[in-house]
Amino acid sequence: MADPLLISGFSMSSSVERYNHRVTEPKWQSYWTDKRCFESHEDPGKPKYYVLEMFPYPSGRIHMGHVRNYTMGDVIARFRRAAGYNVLHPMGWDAFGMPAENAAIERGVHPKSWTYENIATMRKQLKSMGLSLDWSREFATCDPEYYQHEQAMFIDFLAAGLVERKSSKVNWDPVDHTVLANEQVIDGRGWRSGALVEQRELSQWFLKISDFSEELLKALDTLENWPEKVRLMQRNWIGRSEGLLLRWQLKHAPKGIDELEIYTTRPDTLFGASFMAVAPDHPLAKAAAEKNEALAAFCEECRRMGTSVAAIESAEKKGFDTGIKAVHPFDPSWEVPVYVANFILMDYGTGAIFGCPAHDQRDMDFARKYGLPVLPVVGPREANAASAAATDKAYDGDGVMINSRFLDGLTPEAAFDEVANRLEKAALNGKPLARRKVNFRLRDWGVSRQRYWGCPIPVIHCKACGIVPVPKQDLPVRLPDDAKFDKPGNPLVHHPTWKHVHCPKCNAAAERETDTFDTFIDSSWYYARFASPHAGEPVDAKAGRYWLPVDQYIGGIEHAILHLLYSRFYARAMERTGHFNVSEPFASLFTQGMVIHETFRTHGGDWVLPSDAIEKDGAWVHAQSGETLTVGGVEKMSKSKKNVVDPDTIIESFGADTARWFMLSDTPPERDIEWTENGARGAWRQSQRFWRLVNEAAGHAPGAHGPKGLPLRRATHRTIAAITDDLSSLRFNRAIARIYELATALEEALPQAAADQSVAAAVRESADAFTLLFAPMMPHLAEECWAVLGHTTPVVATAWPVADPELTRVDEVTIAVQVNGKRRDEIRVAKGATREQLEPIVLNLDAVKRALDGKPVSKFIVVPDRIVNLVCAG
RNA sequence: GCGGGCGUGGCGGAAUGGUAGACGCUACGGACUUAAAAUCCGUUGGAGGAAACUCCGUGAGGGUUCGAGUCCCUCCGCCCGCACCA
Repeated sequence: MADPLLISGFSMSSSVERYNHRVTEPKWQSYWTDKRCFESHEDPGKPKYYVLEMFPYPSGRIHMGHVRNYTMGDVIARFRRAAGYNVLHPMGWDAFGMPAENAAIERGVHPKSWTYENIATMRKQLKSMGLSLDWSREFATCDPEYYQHEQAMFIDFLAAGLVERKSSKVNWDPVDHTVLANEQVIDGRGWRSGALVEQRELSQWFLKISDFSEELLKALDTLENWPEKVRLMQRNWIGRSEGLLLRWQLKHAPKGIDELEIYTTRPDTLFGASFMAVAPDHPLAKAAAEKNEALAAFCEECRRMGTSVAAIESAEKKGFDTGIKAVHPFDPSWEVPVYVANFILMDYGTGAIFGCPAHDQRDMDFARKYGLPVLPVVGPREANAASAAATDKAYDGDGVMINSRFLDGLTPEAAFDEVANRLEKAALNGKPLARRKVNFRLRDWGVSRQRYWGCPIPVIHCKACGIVPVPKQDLPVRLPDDAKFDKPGNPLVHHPTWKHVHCPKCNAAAERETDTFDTFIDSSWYYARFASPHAGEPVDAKAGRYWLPVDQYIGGIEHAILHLLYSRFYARAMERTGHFNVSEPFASLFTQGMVIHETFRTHGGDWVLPSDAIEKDGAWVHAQSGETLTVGGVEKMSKSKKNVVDPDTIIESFGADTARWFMLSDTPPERDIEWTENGARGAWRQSQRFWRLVNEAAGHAPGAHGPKGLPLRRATHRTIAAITDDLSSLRFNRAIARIYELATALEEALPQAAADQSVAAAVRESADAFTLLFAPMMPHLAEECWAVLGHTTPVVATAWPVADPELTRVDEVTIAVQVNGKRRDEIRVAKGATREQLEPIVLNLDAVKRALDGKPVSKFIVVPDRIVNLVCAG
């Protein structure tokens, strides 16, 4: 990495000494810490502003993605603080999770010490960035002081009926004796052990997020300051559908089963039904399989296929005819065959469907494969009824009902209602044949993990009393420090004493729950804990009312669904159990782009670190070996491709301000930003330029304003207004472009300042404003500049500059003059010039005369203060 | 397959339906210097022209409009999300 301080030496053209970030940055960081500049306190007299960036997982060291994320948050925090808000800007650690446990297994380091050591390293790194964080509120989710509240709330949720224990299928690694997340199953094998993953039924804890499906969906409409993309993703994830539960009478079914309930969103297509299909785990399938070996084998095959990746590969629809028949609800003489099919999911709807091939592509594929009838029942409005039958393409558009007896001629929508109304009134086995049902794709949240490094689930299993919550006075249930990681499986299960306890109810010997919580629970309420991180309850009522919700939340798009949806649910669950008073935790959400970088490889295909790649005569070579390198694509920084740049190195050689400035310049914050060395050097040069500029301006005293200083004053105040606007809406790249414009204006005015007192006064005013305007982005440089300008209170205690409306007012405007929509000239006129005033000026312009070429003007369009367009024939 | 987004100079990107390319990076030329670095000045969408200036130009084609990067339709390309959800 280039070191600008070393390259540049020390002789400079101007008398100003070079700005040295290595001295200045630590100096101001200690100042801010010593004066406790960023510690927040509730102040009902001031408007509050809570800025939060998604807290980091303490993986070891910070990466450039953190630098970008935390810089954006810091700019907002500093800007809002200067603008008079009481700002809360905290930081903590999402500290539970698998990597810590993996480190324990692989290297024998205890997860606890691994985690806290990483936190210490990363805290130091974050501090070197000069972030305006309230470190007094810091916590890690693995602190018992934090997770005890999580446990207490779980007990409250249990009492409130928000928790359920049920059996669920999981990916089980038979070698590691552990449950795997879907993304840990690669080609049907455990990612670590390589063993074939089995599907196992385990009793697990679930949080009943599905109780809130409708509300979580509806409230998305109120989140106007969330990206539309995220709201849409959540909408799709929740997946609301309106349909009908419909029971069909069965013939030739196994004993004790005489009907099949299905779920459909298209009851209008009922007369197009040609088969029924049930999931391989459906009770009907299981019952039928008992007396049918071939069917049993088929179901078993489907079950094995169920394991993630393999299932997606074989998109082929397969079924097995059970021989059972279902009777059509509107025609006792009409029977359709019942299949077991591999594409039917047991946990959606009722795990059973009726197939209407003409209007559903999956059903069509299935019908063609097994030679089942295809009868179109919805026709495009004008087409004739029979035409659709011959194709293999299902029609799912709107149209008009055909081949459907009493529904013929209706729209599908009206037919839906007609079918629903009739079947709701009809009866089968003494109950209505059908009822309307709103269904959701969203399922309950399984929170049990068979792991050590997580928050223990505070319940006790007693043979006599069943499940007994740990009494609150016994919390926290602490993780034992002396766990061993030498055997596969959950160390909490193997621990000699930890799980053996007495039942709180009957005092008999009992066992602790050895599962721990999904770490998404930890991050589902940490934002609330920051309001009162030392309170005896999860959230202090007064502090919560004051600080919550988060005004601006910033993080990666990868959390668009799970983390953000769980947090929204958690807020509601906490609200219901009296811990909280807001249902939506994040008023505004911003999702920032990734940091990307060029990739380098040797001819052998090995990835090479950018710091080992040097440019030589237009080609890239390896710094040590001299081997020629190929330059690959620009991709997300990742350890595997080695295209990473270490924040420590950047901060050491260029300074935190330069790194921050780079992260905000040029690229809009929501897009991916490419880290380039040239860009970083450019940012560094600009910081030096600002330093020199302010130093030169500092030689001029403030004073009375006069006409000669007016242009610079106008530029200054217009910039204040524009940047205030840009920062309010997170358009950092535009704010920076405007700062450059002001720097240029200031630079141009400086030479005249010695000769004219009013220019000097304007320069001085401009330099002050300029410094305050870039301060949120480059806070250390700004403090140093501010001191040079003679101020005795620091920038962090100085109010944001306010634009004088007198000076932002525009008196004269440039109007473009077009002929037939083409720009021919431009004129400067007084603001608000009328058509009558403009017409003679415009018609007299040479360029206009040339363009008109003597032709008469047929239309004279005036857009006040913007444009004039002359329309002429020909 | 379904849903969403995006295509503007060598590059990152500006642009309430109203002067396309602000601002920055790169590159090139020049000044300063013994030299370099740093700094400063200039040029930098394409074509033509000595210049004034003219023509073309926002993925392609069409449309609406006095006027389209922006709105509408069709197509091409790239990116992202969901993926048997009945």
